[in-house]
Amino acid sequence: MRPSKRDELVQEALKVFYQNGFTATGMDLLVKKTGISKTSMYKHFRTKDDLILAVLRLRDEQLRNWFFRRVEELATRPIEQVLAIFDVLDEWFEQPEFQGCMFIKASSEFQCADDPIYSQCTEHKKLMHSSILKYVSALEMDEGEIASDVAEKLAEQFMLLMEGATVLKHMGVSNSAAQDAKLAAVSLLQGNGICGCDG
Amino acid sequence: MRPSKRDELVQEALKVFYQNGFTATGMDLLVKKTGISKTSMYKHFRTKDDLILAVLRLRDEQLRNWFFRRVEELATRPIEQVLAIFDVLDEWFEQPEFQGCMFIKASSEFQCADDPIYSQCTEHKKLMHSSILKYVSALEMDEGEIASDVAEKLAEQFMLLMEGATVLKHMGVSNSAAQDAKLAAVSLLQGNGICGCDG
DNA sequence: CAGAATCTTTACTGTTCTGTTCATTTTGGA
DNA sequence: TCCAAAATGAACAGAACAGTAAAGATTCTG
Repeated sequence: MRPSKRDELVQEALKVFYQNGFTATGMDLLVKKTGISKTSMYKHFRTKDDLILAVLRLRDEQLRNWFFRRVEELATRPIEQVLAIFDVLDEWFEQPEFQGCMFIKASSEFQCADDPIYSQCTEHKKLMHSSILKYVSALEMDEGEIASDVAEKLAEQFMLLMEGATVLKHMGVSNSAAQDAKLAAVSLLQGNGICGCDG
Repeated sequence: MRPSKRDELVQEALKVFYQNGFTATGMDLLVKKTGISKTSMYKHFRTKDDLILAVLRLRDEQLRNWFFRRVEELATRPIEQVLAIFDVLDEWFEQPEFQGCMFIKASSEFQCADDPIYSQCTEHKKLMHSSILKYVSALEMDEGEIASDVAEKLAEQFMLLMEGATVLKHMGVSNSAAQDAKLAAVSLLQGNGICGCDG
């Protein structure tokens, strides 16, 4: 009954996997980094894949919690919250330990459709998508509430911008990816008759 | 002096790496798949990383050539060519062997900034970016040529949409990623005073 | 203090990894 | 036909890989 020990392992494994890659990181290195014995490690996690799944679960929780908490700290009005999404994205990019999206990377290494690791990555993106949709759906137009099909289209397009920004930032192609995405988002909002944004 | 032999090896290695991942694919498997002997393989490529670099060079050339040839086959007027970019993206996604962007995946596995593999991935994206910029710069506005800062902003935003679409398609999150990106592109063009698109 | 559960080290399985060595065979050109 | 270049198989390093077995040490509970 010591949940914190297992959590420590997952936390440390997350760091190593994030910086090193999943396949490229061996259990021996994780054992050395965590200080635990190999036997104990395998008592907590039956296989390496199980450990990876636990890492991804933690990451999903950490990232989504942090991300949308920051959005709500930065803004209260729906239109401002939608735009704050891209400011939080920028905050993420500027963290010194930023190394791209762990789920994009995991799904690059485990791309078989029936691999539970791949499924978990898909699931994370769908959860992000549905949170984005929630914020977009709260937007108001001149004639009242936003239509649900417009909201869905906008949420999808915002996801495209966010994923693209994450990739281009991680690959060192663009330094201003998040702010470029924000400008695009403002254009898309204006193009759909949503005003009140200072872009 | 048989350049085709080496090219055959790179071609076959490309397939295997693309479907299997780089770290996860061993030289033994490549030797088996190509039918060549291990000794000859290491005579053509000093290390595995050298082989990966050759694969990425081929992929860069193949993909960019095919992509922009298709764009010019589909459209001749600048505005139509810019939009055709997203149709070609869709064609790519619908190819049965599509498995995401090889450069995103490679930079996920080799993320150290001074790794030549990482640099090669960055280079590919920059080349894509500059081609996109070329098409956008040819656009015409009501008052004449497009301003260069507007063109650069649009090209960057199109890159965001393209990379985002590639990721979301590969991760099984969206089935209509390329067409969603195209709709967003139309909005962005209209928002910047570029008309003539049928969106 | 007794006993149970957990954690520890250490050594080990068998496989796969990148890369090499070397003796042999195949091949192409003169 | 002869010779040199090239390709071959097969075994071999030496390390890293995932995962296990056994036995001793620590800690928690009663």
